Amino acid sequence: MLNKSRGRPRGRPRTRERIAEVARQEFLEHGYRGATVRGIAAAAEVDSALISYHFGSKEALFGEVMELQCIGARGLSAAFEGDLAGLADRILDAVTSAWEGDAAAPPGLDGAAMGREEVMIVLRGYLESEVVGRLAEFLGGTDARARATAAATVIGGFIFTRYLNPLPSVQSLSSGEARAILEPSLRAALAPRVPRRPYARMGA
Amino acid sequence: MLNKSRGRPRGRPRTRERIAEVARQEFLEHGYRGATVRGIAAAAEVDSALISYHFGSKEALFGEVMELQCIGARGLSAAFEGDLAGLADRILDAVTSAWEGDAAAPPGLDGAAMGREEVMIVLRGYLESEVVGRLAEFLGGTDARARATAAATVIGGFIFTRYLNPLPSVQSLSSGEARAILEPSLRAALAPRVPRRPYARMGA
DNA sequence: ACCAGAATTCAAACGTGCTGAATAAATCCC
DNA sequence: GGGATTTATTCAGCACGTTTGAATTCTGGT
Repeated sequence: MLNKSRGRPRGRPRTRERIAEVARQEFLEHGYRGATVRGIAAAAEVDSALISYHFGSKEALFGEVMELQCIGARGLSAAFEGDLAGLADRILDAVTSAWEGDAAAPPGLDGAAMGREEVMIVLRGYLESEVVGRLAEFLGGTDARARATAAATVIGGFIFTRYLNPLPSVQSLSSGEARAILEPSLRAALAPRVPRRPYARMGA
Repeated sequence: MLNKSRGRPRGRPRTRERIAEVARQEFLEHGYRGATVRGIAAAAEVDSALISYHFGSKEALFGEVMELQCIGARGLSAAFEGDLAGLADRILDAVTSAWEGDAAAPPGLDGAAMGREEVMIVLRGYLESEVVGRLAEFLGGTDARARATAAATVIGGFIFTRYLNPLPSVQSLSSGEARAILEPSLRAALAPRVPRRPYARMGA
């Protein structure tokens, strides 16, 4: 189909990078839907199966090249370090500062280049792999996955109701207030699951 | 493909409504991605092209069907009645049964087609007025609004990560597991805000 | 020099959402 | 009534994303 002489090519033709560059252009020009795997492969002068081979899926390719890694693996892992008591605070800190652009402002989320659909795709991949995956790994233990999943829905809900589909009540909070209001929920999500004890009642 | 004699059928088979009902079940059972147009069509004993014909697209079908879910979930305030200790459980119950239950679809299906965008708008309005508004009113006190806002982000995150933009980890839970996993977070959101006491540490 | 593995092309298949053409009934208009 | 139009349906098929298996060729380690 490409008639480019079968087999591994000589040297180190940075094919993966070439695909990524082309893909970025195509995504920006035509959007997620408009850009096709076959089209990207053609533009990169490569067989389309190579995209699955190198990136796994169109979504993963999109997530990688549009790396607005909502926090970035580094930032999030950094938040993991430390005691469990402060974990919720550190994560909320990382999330708000990533989305409200202290330093490295994640591009395009407030409008611009990406549509809702694209953002949701990236966010989904991010929550699933970065948050659920890494956090469960960090927490360890039998209930790690349950705790990480709960944390992901709280964090996802925060991003959703504050940035993606903002509720007035959530959007109007200062980032400090938002953190303070949400911290108990995230802390509870992260807490080890204890068999419910009868005296562990909630205050009046 | 269905060998059901071509052309318009006799009488007035309420095909459109039948498709909508089946689609709702399928979407709730398998999520947006998991439910397929062909599967819905097969379950409704109809050719799959009819879905495009009647609804325009899978997304529009989803939007139309899910709007009803949002509106149907307005019976939430019934969950407010009762003691504070069980409030989180009752709310999660109401939410999951509204989104997964088998309440008959109210009439009025034939109307404007809605996309995901519109679903988000409806959901936003719902969370803001129904959850934040009424819940704050129910809770009362100075921190009522903060608690209701926290609850809205947890509930919104739940709907978001389970139904709207489903994460595998969240979608794959049974509704019982989902409730159990999320209950601590919602309970914490609803709890009165106490001035942080130094011994109020989180377990191990 | 050898061999395991990585990188690539190719062909074929599968299930997806969707469209265009054909067809048949219902409805409208004179 | 009867022709024209609209509406509801089936069917055949497209382009897509993805997977698989095989064939091929190069790289890296020993």
